[in-house]
Amino acid sequence: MSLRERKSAKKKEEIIRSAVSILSEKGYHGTTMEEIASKLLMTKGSVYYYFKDKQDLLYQIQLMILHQSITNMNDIQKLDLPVSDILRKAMIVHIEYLISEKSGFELMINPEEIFSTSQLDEIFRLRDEYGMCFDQLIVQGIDKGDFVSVDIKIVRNIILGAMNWVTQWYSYEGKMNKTEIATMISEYLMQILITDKRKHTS
Amino acid sequence: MSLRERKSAKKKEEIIRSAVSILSEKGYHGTTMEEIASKLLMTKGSVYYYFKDKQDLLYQIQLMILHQSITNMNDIQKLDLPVSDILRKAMIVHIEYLISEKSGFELMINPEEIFSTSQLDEIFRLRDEYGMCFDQLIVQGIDKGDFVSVDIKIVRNIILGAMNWVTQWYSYEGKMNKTEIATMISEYLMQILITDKRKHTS
Amino acid sequence: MSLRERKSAKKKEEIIRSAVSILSEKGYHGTTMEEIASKLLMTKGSVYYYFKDKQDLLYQIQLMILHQSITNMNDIQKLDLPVSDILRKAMIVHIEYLISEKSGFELMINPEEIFSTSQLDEIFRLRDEYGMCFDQLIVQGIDKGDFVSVDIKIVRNIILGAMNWVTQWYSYEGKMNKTEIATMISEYLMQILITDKRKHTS
Amino acid sequence: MSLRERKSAKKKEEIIRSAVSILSEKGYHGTTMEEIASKLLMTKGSVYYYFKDKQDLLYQIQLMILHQSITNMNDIQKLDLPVSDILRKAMIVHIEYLISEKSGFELMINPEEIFSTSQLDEIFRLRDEYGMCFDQLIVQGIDKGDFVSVDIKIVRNIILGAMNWVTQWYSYEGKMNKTEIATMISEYLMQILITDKRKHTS
DNA sequence: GATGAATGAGAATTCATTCAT
DNA sequence: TATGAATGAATTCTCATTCAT
Repeated sequence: MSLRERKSAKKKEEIIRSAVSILSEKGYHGTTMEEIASKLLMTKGSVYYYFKDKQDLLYQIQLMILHQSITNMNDIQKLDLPVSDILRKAMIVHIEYLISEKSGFELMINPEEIFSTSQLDEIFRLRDEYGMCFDQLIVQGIDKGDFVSVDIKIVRNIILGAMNWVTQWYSYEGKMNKTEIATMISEYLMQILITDKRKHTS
Repeated sequence: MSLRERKSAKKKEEIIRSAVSILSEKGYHGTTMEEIASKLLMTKGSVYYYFKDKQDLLYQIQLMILHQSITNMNDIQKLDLPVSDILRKAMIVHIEYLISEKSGFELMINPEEIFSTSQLDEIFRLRDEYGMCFDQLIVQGIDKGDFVSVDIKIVRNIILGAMNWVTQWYSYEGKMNKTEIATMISEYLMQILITDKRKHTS
Repeated sequence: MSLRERKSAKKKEEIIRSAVSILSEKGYHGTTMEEIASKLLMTKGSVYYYFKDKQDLLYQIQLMILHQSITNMNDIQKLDLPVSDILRKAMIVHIEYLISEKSGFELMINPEEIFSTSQLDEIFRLRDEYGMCFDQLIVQGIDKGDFVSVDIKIVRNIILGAMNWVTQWYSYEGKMNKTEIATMISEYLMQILITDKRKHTS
Repeated sequence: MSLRERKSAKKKEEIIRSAVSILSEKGYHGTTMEEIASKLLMTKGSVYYYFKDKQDLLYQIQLMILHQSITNMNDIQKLDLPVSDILRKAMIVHIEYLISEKSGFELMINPEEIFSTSQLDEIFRLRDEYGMCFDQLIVQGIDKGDFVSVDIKIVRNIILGAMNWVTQWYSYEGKMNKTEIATMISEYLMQILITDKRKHTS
């Protein structure tokens, strides 16, 4: 990759990063290209130089978030830890990522309304890939006897829902920082799965 | 309330009910008054006879959903059951309501962008009222020793997030009906709170 | 058709008639919806109420012109006249129509760039239908011995080209009115086809 | 002219030649500088090095086409042939030029919208100069008794219209090549003018 | 009450053009 | 000379809202 190309890629990422938070706050239709551009002190035209259209921008954002999430997950899975700790770590990283990127739901919701079929295919493939990482961890835990037997699909979605909701109520002014919040959420969610309940003593 | 008023109120509710599912699917900005009207075989003009503007329609929807949720909750709390069963029931009703009204939580997100201050006050008041019902149940359970001691705010939000996420993955074609799904979700979420773990035997 | 519908159809035709002349003068891309609307003392929004988009407006125009041309042609063909007079009449009506509607070429040119496949199919079908009326007249004339034997396709296109070019040079300030011009053009073009040359005596 | 200037002139001509066919196909407003540049594997910026702006490019194109046409015409007029053959030749060359340069007459239409007054003056002067070559030939033919007496302006325009229309229907896949087509068209058009009708014997 | 028609304030998008390198 | 980047004005199109009937 040449210098020029790297510079261009960097700019694209800069735009994406900035756009994520606005889009996430106001939703796709509620955000104007004008807003996205002016937050970066650019003009609309410049944004269009890097992204074909608004939809393309959203698509690139989705890809970036999903790729990042999957990368995070893969890194964690390589760690030499018990399944339960892997899962805990995965949840914590997921939550911290959501909070730090200020990316909430709107970005994940109802892509059917917005994307083309081929874009949807890719997004769903990546979502599945990511979701299946959680499934695998749950299955492994169950197989090893670390986790109780559960309906994989339902529990996975309970976990995802509980984690993703965090952007709705987390406040930077609260007394806990994001890592503390993330740790607590993950710990509570683990209660659904683990068999030995330390809390009996509390 | 005169006959005329009652008729008007009925029509209003009819519009609201129909609008919920579209708005929930496409979001506030993504849904046009045209779509809302034509789904009801009405014209835009007629909808404007019943609602001052689009924002008013959304506001009424929010009120209706929240009032209904609170009413549901109150009915459940009157039942003569152990706290844990009250909470289970509350979750199940919440989930079933989401699924049957096809109302995603999208409708509840970021109202700051849309409503006036006084409307926001009312909405937040009702949201709080509803959320605090869950808080109370959790506190009661802990006090009675039925539930383990937890951070109320976090657990409440885990529960809400997990429940609200259901609209993202529940499919009418799945092998489980909404009551079965709701029951399973509530049961898994109870694991975060309850002390006696029946599952040890499973 | 109800009163309302008839009114709407009338408005549509009014818009079309006005749009033809601007589009014809400035071309499709060179004309703005603003111009079209303001010439009619309407707002852009109103034009969009009657036509889905700019392309749709152009499509309706094409259909109207082609249908009118075909209708004109059919009316003429019903007349009880020698083939050569039918053809003369057809040319005259064609030219007069072009001049009075101020519709020039741009409207006929390169529709491939603008229309969808299904629209193109219909347009080409109608063009063919119209063109074939001329072909038939030529063939009939040849069969009857009134016309010399010629390459149908080429002569048809010479006739069409010569006629359509008229909008490029006809001026309302000229000494001849449109009927005189049309008559002369048709007479000269007939020279390509007819066998007895009256002009030998001139 | 220095080497550098000659190189620049060559590049200019290259750009013009390439631009003609796109502009002719899609029209002035329908063609973007981007398209023109990328067809030449250049960037927009480079095109702007050679041409002040888009309008200037079109102007240069017009000049080139008109100069070429006039040059062609002058060359033909120098030939020692009967007027009728000169005219035939002129038509054939005109048609062949249109087909081989893929330049439709779209390029010639309504320049009023685009050019400045002084540019228009020059273009109209050249158009007139070219058109008058045809007029002269017709007049000469009439004076010599080779042609019948006709309205010069009308017949000239019939000829121009019939010739220019060729780009609308000529297809490279047809069974006739451009010279054959051009010859036939010119022959048919000559029927409008010539007195001795060879075809009587055919 | 209901509706067809009209409107105007944006929003997305395009594109000729400029400019620093 | 050449080009990637940036710009802003113009343009298409959308849609909440209004209103006469």
